[in-house]
This record gives sequence, structure tokens and C-alpha cells, in this order.
Amino acid sequence: MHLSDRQKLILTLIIHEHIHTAQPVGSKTIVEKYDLTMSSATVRNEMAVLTDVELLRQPHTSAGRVPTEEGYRFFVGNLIQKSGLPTNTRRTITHQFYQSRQDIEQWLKLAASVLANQSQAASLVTAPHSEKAIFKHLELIATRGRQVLMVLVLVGGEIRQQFISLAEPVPQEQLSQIANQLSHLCLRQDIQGISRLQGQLDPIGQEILEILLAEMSLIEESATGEIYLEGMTNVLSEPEFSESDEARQALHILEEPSMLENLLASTMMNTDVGGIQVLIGGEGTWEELRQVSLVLARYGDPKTLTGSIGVLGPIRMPYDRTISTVRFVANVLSDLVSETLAV
Amino acid sequence: MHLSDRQKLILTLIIHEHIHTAQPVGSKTIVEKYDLTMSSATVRNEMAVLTDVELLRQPHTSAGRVPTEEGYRFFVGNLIQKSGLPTNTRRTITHQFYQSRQDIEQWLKLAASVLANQSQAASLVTAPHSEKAIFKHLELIATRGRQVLMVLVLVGGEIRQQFISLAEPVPQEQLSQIANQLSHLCLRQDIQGISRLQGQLDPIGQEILEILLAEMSLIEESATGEIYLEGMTNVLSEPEFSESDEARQALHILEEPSMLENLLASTMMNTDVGGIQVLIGGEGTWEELRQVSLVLARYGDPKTLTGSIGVLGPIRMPYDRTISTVRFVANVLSDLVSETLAV
DNA sequence: TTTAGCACTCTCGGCTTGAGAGTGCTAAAT
DNA sequence: ATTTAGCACTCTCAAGCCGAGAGTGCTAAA
Repeated sequence: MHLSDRQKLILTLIIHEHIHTAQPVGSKTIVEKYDLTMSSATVRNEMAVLTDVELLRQPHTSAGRVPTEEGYRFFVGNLIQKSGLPTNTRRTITHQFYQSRQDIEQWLKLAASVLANQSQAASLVTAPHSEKAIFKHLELIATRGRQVLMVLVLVGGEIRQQFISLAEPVPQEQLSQIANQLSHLCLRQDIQGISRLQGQLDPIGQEILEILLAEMSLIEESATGEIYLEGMTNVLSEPEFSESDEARQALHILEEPSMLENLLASTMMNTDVGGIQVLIGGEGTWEELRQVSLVLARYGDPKTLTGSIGVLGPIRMPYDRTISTVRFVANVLSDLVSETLAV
Repeated sequence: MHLSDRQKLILTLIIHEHIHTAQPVGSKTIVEKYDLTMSSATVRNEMAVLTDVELLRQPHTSAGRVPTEEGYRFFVGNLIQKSGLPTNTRRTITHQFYQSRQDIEQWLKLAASVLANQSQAASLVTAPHSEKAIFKHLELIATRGRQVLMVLVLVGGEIRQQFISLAEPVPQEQLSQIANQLSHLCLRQDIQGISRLQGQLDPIGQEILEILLAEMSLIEESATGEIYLEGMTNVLSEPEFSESDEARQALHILEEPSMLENLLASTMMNTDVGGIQVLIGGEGTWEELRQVSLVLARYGDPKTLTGSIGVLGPIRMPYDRTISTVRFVANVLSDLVSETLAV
């Protein structure tokens, strides 16, 4: 299907208008609001055509037109390349990142917060995560009796801490020594490498080694890192969600880590770092997302550590703005991650 | 104000009924539903009295009665002592905790999840936090160039990790040595104690000491630990929130950490561990909470480490059930925390 | 090809109306 | 002195009706 320039213009204007009135838009409205040189009748004819090819829809005979999901997709398709963020917005955002604490967790929270505020919608950010767990460093800290705090650092910077309970109390001295020994033996090894050490250590070392291995497989198995959400309430203030049930279902997906991981896994599979995915109205697959759209991106270092960020808002969200924000924040995070965390 | 037993009964029944119909309840209804031995006229007379003392309210002349906030308070007051959780529910919950990973973070997430599911409302859990930061252990892990990962453990078990950037690159060997030295020097010291070490160390040690101090004051300043939320969407499915704005405002408070910390600080001040606070309809102070109630509890070790947990639901929530759940989960957490984290 | 004009359709808010729910009062019954 | 039956009264709510307004599609002229 190919559209004339005029048809594209009209489609764009209708979407644009609908996005911030949340109302069906009529022929007269756009002629007047945008000072078109043609008459409303002409617009009406074009609108009829656009309705035929299912880019527009009329809720009822005598209402204006509303974009269909296909319409939004067309619109977004034309949009996804260009669209930059205003320089001062970029500056504000960058500034916030560089004056926050130099800490990956802070950055991720900040990213979630920036996305939520800029887009006035719900945002999600997953911590960078690598598919392959490679050992970097281990610490053991005695707490009380047999309880020991284990801190495991992976190449790339993922950190897990966990309280473990040993078979018998071990003094801090000895723990440090074991940690040191293991740190050296395991450095830059993956799970296979480390499991080869089994049986070569004293009993306590062996005990810890097993816990270590269990933890590392756990990390490899999980599909994403920690998930940060923000701005759920923003979505609720959109007029189309005053009958809250539609919004509830969508937000519920965000709240349920397993569902969200699924969604991200299946969506981001074929998206590389720097790329943007726009999911409009659930794309026929995700029933619960029928009334919302998702703008998603990957960030990080393609081969090693990646995470996802995204925004969930009403279908009639300001895509240009949202896409550029998401893309920009993804880039900022990519930079920060590769600066700080790389081996 | 003192009520006759019959009045109490009627009040209780009305609240009970209203809680699961979400409708005003009339005299005839309760006589029939609860097989009362008196007639509806009698009930009506009593209802008139209860309305006079503002425990009940009628939305309009010819509707049934609805409890006022005061009414709920009276009801909850009679309730707060007793109310135990069914044994099998207790078992289910305990079971979940003991089969989860032995990790404070997991426990807190689990607590949030249990509360949200059991009460079908929104839950909040703050990580245990002590007002006084006491040093336990320090680790420094080289990552790349001047970037160093610092892991700080406090007595009580709070852990902070942070990437720091030193003036010049330092090899892991030396970092370990510094960490060791500092760990010994600072053991069980508070901020004052540690600041006395200033100037007695080599330049790198000094640099790290300062970051350490900054971090510790940051911890002391913050009012709560990490906050975990869950089940926000549960609240949205309540009928009174189909006009979503009321719910939005309340959920917004949960989403905004500063507001929530405020709320917790001012509410929990005079609640000791094991105690329960029930905030009904914002108690006149919290405008945004007018339409909701909060059931809050403290857990942890009174003198050292405490955190808060709570449930936010519609005013007409099943208080008995919610209170016992919150109390039970608080106790479980207290046990786990004191078992694991104590010095 | 575009546009003016017009008849037509459909929604939406306002209004009315009747049914139903629930009350409060009064007078009789216990 | 309570309790209860009876009844008139009040108010909401859903349904139906109406007219205004918005917007369309078609036709015929420019």
C-alpha cells in the first residue's frame, strides 16, 4: 500500500491531534487547527480512503476518525529513524546522571525515574545481565556463629550477596584466606572451569565452592537482572484508563516479574543494543497489552552485559518524544556501563 | 461514649456486610442475612442512634448506612487484640520463608509478596535499618583502572556497595591490604570513632576513609532501608476505585520514596516492634490517603535494626484478616532478622 | 480535481418518569 | 418501657425521550 504525500500528512495530523485530545478528530478540526490550504471536504475524501485501508477507524457513523493500531505503526515507522531530543533536555538528563552517586544501582533507579517523568508514563529498567557467568572475586565475612555473608562479584560487575550457613563456625581469618584462595583459583573462570576444582579443596573450601557454583548457575538461568519500575500511577491518570480495568491488566504484567521477563525475552531477542522496539497494542499477541504501547530498547555491551529499558503508556502516546527519550537514556546507560563495568 | 451490646453487634454487622458488598447496608438486609431475633424497625432505631454519634453515615436520605471512619476505628479498636491467623495459613507462610533462599533481600521480597497476595492489596516492606551506623567490615575490589568496587558491611548486616574512583590506579593486592587494615582499625566503631583515624593513614587509605565516612553518614541520614512494593494493581480492582483518581493519589504516595519515608517516620515513631498501627482514611492528616487505609507494623530488633511493613487497601478492607497477617509476617521477619543478622 | 452545500446519522447531555429501596414516625402490641 | 407493624415519604437509579451538535458521505457545480 502506498500513500500520497497528502494522505500521509493527513494521517499524521490526525494522529498528532488525537494524541493530545484523546478524542476522535474530524475533518473540519484539522483544517482549521493546522491552517490547511484544502477544504474539509477534500480532507473527508482522503479520510475515507485512509479508513478503507484500515489506517483510520470511526468509532461510529458521525464521529471523527481515530487511528487504528496499524495507523500508529505506519506513523511510528516513519518516525523511528529521526527524532532527536531537544538539546536542553539532553543536557538536563546527562547532568542528573553525572551528579548522581557513581553507582550502577543509582543509575538504574535514576534511569527509571527519568523515563517515567519525561514520558509521564510507567517505566521499566532491568539491571545489566550477562548470559555467561564469569567469576571475578569472592569475599566471605563472618557474621555470627556459622552464618557467613558471601559476596560474589562477576566479570562485568554483577554482584550477589547471600547469607550462607556453614557446617561449623569458622573464624574470619580463615574465611578471608579461603576467599582469597578461591578468588585466585577461579579468576575469570566460568561454571565449567570452576566445577573442575571440585575435590581439590579442603572440606570448608569444598562447601563454599558448591554454594558458589549453585549461585552462579542461578545467575545464568535468570533471564534478566533486577527490575526497577516507576511511574505506574502516571498511566492511571490518562483519560482512557479512568475505567481502570484495562490499565490494571497492563500494569499487572509489569508487576509480575515472570511475565515481564517473558515479554522482554520474546521481544528483545532480535533487538540489538541501540535498537528500539515499539510494541503497539500488544501486537495481537499480548492480550493484556491491548490498550497500551511499549517502547523498548537494549543497552549495555552487546557481547557481554545487556539490559532492557522501556516505557509503557497509552496507545496514543507521543511516540516521537518517547522514542527519543528511551533511545537517549539507553545510550547514556550504555556509556556508563561500558565505562565503569568493563573487565 | 458507650454503646449497648446490641448497638455494637449492629455496628459490627453493618461494617462486616459493607466490607464485602461495598454498598450501603439497610436494616432489613442485616436482619435477614444474619437471622437477627429483632425486627428491622428495632434495628432502624439503633441505626439512628449510631448515626447520631457519627459511627454511621447515610449517603442520602433513602440509602442504607455506611460506616464512618470513626466507625471503622471503633470496630478495629475492638479487634486489634485478638484475631489470629488460621493455622494452615500460618504454616503456608512460614513454609515459604524457610524454603526461600537464606537471604535478607529474598525474605523482604517474599514478605511483600505474601502480604500483597494474602490481603489482595498493595504491600510495602522496608529493609531493616539502624539509626546508628557501626562499622563491621570493608572490602575493596579492583575493577578497571581507577575504578574500585567498595563493599561496606555494617554491624547488623546492612550492606552497601558502591563504585568509587580513586585518584590513581591501585593493584588488587594493595587494595586488599588496605581493606584489611581498615577493617581491623574500624571494627565496631561508629562515625565519630572512625573520623578520629583521619590523618593517621597513607594517602590512599585516607582517600578511602573519607568515602567510607561519607557513605556511613548517608546511611545514618536516610530514614529507612530499601523499599519493596507489591500488589499495586490489586488495589485498582476494588470497585470504589474504578474512578481511578482516588486510588492514584494513594498509590502515588507509595511510589514516591520521600513521601513514604515521611509517612512511615511520622507514623511509626511511637510504635514499637510487634505493635500495629492502623491508619484509617488518612486520619485527617494525609489528604491523599482519604480513601484508603494502611495497616503498619515494625519488625526487627528494637534497639538496633528495625524496618516497617504494611498493607494499603480500601477503607473497607477486612481488618481482622489483614491485621493478623501483617502481625504474623512482622513476627516472622523479626525472627529471621534476629537469627541471622545479629552482631 | 476540488469544493460548496445539504441531507442524514449518531452521540451526548439534559429532562422526565416510575420502580425500588430504605428511612422515620406513629400507634398498637408485648 | 420496649418492640414492632404499618405507612407515608424521600431519594436514587435506570430507562426512555428529545433536541442540539458534530461529522459524515454524496452530489452537483466550479
